[in-house]
Amino acid sequence: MKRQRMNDQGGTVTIHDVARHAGVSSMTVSRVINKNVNVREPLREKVMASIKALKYTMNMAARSTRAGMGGVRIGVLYSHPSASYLNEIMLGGLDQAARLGAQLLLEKCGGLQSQKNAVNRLVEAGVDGVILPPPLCDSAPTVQMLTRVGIPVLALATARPLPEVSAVRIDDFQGALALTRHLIKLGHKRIGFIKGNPTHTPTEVRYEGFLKGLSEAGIALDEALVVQGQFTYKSGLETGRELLDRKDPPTAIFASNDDMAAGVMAVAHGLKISIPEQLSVCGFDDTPVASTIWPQLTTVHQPIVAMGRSSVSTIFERIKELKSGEPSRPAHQLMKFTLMDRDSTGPAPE
Amino acid sequence: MKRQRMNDQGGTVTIHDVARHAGVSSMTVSRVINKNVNVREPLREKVMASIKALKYTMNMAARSTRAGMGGVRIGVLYSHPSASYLNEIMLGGLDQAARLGAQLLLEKCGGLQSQKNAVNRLVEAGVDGVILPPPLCDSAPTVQMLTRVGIPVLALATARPLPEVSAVRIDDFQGALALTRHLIKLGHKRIGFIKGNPTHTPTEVRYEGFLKGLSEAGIALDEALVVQGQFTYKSGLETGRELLDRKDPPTAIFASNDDMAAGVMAVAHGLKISIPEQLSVCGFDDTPVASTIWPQLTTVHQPIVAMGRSSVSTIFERIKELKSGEPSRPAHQLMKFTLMDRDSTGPAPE
DNA sequence: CGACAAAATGATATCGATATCAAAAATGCA
DNA sequence: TGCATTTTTGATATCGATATCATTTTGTCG
Repeated sequence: MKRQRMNDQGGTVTIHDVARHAGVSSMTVSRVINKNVNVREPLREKVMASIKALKYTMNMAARSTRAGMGGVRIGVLYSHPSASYLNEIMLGGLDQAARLGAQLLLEKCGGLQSQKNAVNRLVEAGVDGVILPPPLCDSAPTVQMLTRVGIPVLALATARPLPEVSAVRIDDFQGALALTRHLIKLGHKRIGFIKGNPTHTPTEVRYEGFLKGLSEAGIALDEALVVQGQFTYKSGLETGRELLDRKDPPTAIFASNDDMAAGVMAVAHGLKISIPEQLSVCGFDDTPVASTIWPQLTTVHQPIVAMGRSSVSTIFERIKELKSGEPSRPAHQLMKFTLMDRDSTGPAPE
Repeated sequence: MKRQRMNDQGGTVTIHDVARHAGVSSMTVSRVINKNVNVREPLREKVMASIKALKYTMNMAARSTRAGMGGVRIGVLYSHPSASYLNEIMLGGLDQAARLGAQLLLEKCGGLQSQKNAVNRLVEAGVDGVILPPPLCDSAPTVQMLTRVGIPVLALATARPLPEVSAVRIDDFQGALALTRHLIKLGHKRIGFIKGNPTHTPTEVRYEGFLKGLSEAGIALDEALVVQGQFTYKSGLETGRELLDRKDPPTAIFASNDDMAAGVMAVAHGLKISIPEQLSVCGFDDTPVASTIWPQLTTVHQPIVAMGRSSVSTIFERIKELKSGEPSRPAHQLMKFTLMDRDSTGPAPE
């Protein structure tokens, strides 16, 4: 009458196994795991020892089953499938969703009518909250459609969050400022700037950061060195050629994102302008392309994976508040950026 | 004596709600959801209708709790953090892991000693199986260390799987062949080929596919047009310049991956060689860079996200087999590739 | 020292889905 | 038609973790 369980076959260690091993109840183990204060030190230590001894790790699925928030559905509505960017968001998002036992629903849309349809599909699917990656994070109509039906919205990586939405972002202004200071410190005075797509909020904010960097160093802005890009590689090629074909080209080019910077570098390679000896180039975002190209790109790292994670946590919290009837205010979170000083920037030439 | 549940507040719809609505037992609903055959048509329809009416979706966490496989831990051991590639793998992997209620543990390593340590860490953490993305998928020592302690291994995107491991991959030979045929069909006869890093198994297999394409079209191989790259952008720059600086340059260049193709295109841009009018370029893998650059790259699409998903499923199955005491044989899965005919290839010039 | 409040610990019920076995209905066959 | 067999459906127990409430232990103070 053997009644072997998976447990007996060297399988998963549960909280109960730990409890037995430590000679306590499973509740005590649960409390230790969750850092609940009401456990005395000797017991806590005994439990911790058993956890280590048995190599216990928690079964998240079971936790979220009991926690009751298991059914939470979070929509992610995106329009431009910039593959790598979205991937990183989803990477963090899925990871966190798994931890919380929530479900992520991906929905794609194009124009405005298509946005309406996509929102309807999400509402139909019964989502409890929606995350909007760029550029949709700044779309007032989309936000309104969602808030009107009482669905909380989170704007991811917007530079100027709308008042009624939660947001997870970095400080684009400070990022651009740091990058500009970096170039100036290297001795650059003629710095070209490639603006991004004017419909995205970071475009303007990054430009303002650049201007601030110039002004605080007492460098006058040469408007001829500021050109309009679109955040695309192609626009980087075009504006890069425009800047480098000048009689008096800049010694450094600040592109508002990495794709455009990669375009600039392709042009420079073609003109046999060596980087960084003759020209410094920097980008923004630290997308995969930044470390793919050669020389690797100096840029501002956005912790996109972490931002994806944080977005899910944040909207999850708001959903929880709403479900428990509490009034819920939009939450804002500012993540830290990092200046990645790589090989595409160097001292200004004589 | 109110005893409100989250359910009552417009929250989650459970299988029981559906059952009540349809006037059946929850087991029947479960069977319908899981496409179990033993449900008669009228009942199935009634249940399906209720599911739609109540907008039911399953709580995955609860499923995997009961399924008992909730505690499965799968390690992902990688060495070269090729950001975007790994991201896509993890994207699919996490998604599938969430579905199965499994846990993914990421572990990074460098040299051989570091591999040993990483393997030890994973074993310490009690993983039940390990996924090896490239290039570790071909590392015999790593595979041996794991199989010796009875941990099943899955090689992801290897071209020649070791006999004792499971594998998820595409047919690199057929992919390269398809791409070569495509170029030949466009009228190209002088085709440059850039090999990849010789320590990676796909390198040779892709080259063989290329050779097959030439020979079946009756084109003699010009060894002067075959150069050695390293799968890096930089090696694409260097070998690209080498090929294009010749007196009689090729009309098309087949780079063994996208990064190198991007390097070639950067050189071409610099030499003002227009693509695809004067030169066709193609890559392999369809990484994000392929659709970032301009013109967009013709390449072979590897369904990496799906492969990540499939890897988790496959190793999960093997783990299940092992845990239930069944003998378990390595499983191999061949995914379909897609020829992405984009703008970097065109008819051969006169 | 004893009574009472506060803290620590345990017992039990529960989350949502499914495995398992039992009961009911449908089917086959003589 | 009647009985055996198969298919369909339902009742109940269970997965692992936690909320809740009961119980035990500890601490405090008159």
